[in-house]
Amino acid sequence: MRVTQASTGRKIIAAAERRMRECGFHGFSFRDIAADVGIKSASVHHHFPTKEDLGAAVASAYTKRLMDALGDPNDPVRMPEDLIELYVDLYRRALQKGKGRQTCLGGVIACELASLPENVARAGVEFFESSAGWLEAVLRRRSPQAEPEATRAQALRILALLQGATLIAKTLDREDVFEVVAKSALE
Amino acid sequence: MRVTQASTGRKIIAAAERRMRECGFHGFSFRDIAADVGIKSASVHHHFPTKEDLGAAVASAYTKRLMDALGDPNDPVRMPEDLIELYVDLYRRALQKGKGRQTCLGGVIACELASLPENVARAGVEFFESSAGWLEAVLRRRSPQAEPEATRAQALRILALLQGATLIAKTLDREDVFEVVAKSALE
DNA sequence: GTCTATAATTTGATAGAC
DNA sequence: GTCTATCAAATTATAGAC
Repeated sequence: MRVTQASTGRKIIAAAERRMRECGFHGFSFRDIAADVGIKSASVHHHFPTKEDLGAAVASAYTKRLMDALGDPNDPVRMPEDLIELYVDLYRRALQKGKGRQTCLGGVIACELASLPENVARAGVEFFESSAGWLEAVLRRRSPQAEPEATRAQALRILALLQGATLIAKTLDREDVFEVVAKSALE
Repeated sequence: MRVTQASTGRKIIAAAERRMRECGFHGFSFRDIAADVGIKSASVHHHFPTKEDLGAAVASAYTKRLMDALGDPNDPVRMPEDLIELYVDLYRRALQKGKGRQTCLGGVIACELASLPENVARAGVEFFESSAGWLEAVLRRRSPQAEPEATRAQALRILALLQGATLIAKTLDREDVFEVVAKSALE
């Protein structure tokens, strides 16, 4: 069994991600994070001087974790159909792991966009671009002869569907809403 | 030409809705709203004693405005297909009117849910339930013989699609993303 | 790297005059 | 109904001891 190092910096990022996905960027404070981790707020500032630094670190770690979990969209060993299922499954597991209380970080950034520090907003753009790009590559493999615009549209459709499904499932506290909607992403 | 009364209360709600849909519930202050309307923050409190009152008023006015614009889903004069187009068009116009900077209020409430006052969170639940219920009624007319679960699923699918499309279009500052995704809502 | 202490600002909210 | 003035609390952030 592999033990992953949980340094204080990582614990802070994990706590901030959870808070951000439950409450939004303006919905938590350095003191909240400090209490979650079991330290004082001044110590949080030692690791991430400003809230912008913390938010940007959370968002880029989030994107990296997702992209690492997805892997190479052109990996010949994996079928495009399986990769799309993998994509849907990552959203499903994120919802379950957060007990239906967390939305995708991309959605959070979208909703607060105009009030976010520059680097956090930019990380949101990168998240959506990475996600859409990965899906596009997978769909291109599945239908190589399709029009590029149609492939792009299909990628955005899947992304939008999962984003929306997560929002609704969270608000109505009905994880089955996610399942019902996600099924149509595979069509 | 009909002149709509723009009382101070209404102006406050309009300003707060805009701020909330651009920045989130925690992304604006009473002073921001006061400046938008051209009064002082104490005067805003006169109309809406607490921020919870203001947020709940914004959300219920928002839901009411949407449902009024949608009208009776069982109106025999209007074809179900046209009603779905009307629904999509309301999202489209909301995005255009806000110059691509505003998301649906339902999505905002979803993202900040755990940090919102009770009445604001509840208004978000009501928004999604009203929306899904209206769509369900329209789709039932279009396919009366369909399984109720399938009709419900289709309604949630359209709702999720438009929610997600709005988030992505706002973040990437690409209104065409909305068009590309919304097209598949009509299928 | 963590702590105590505190600065500087903002925020939601109230009292009371006009 | 709007204003000035103000409060109490919370927030981000820093200084400096250990």
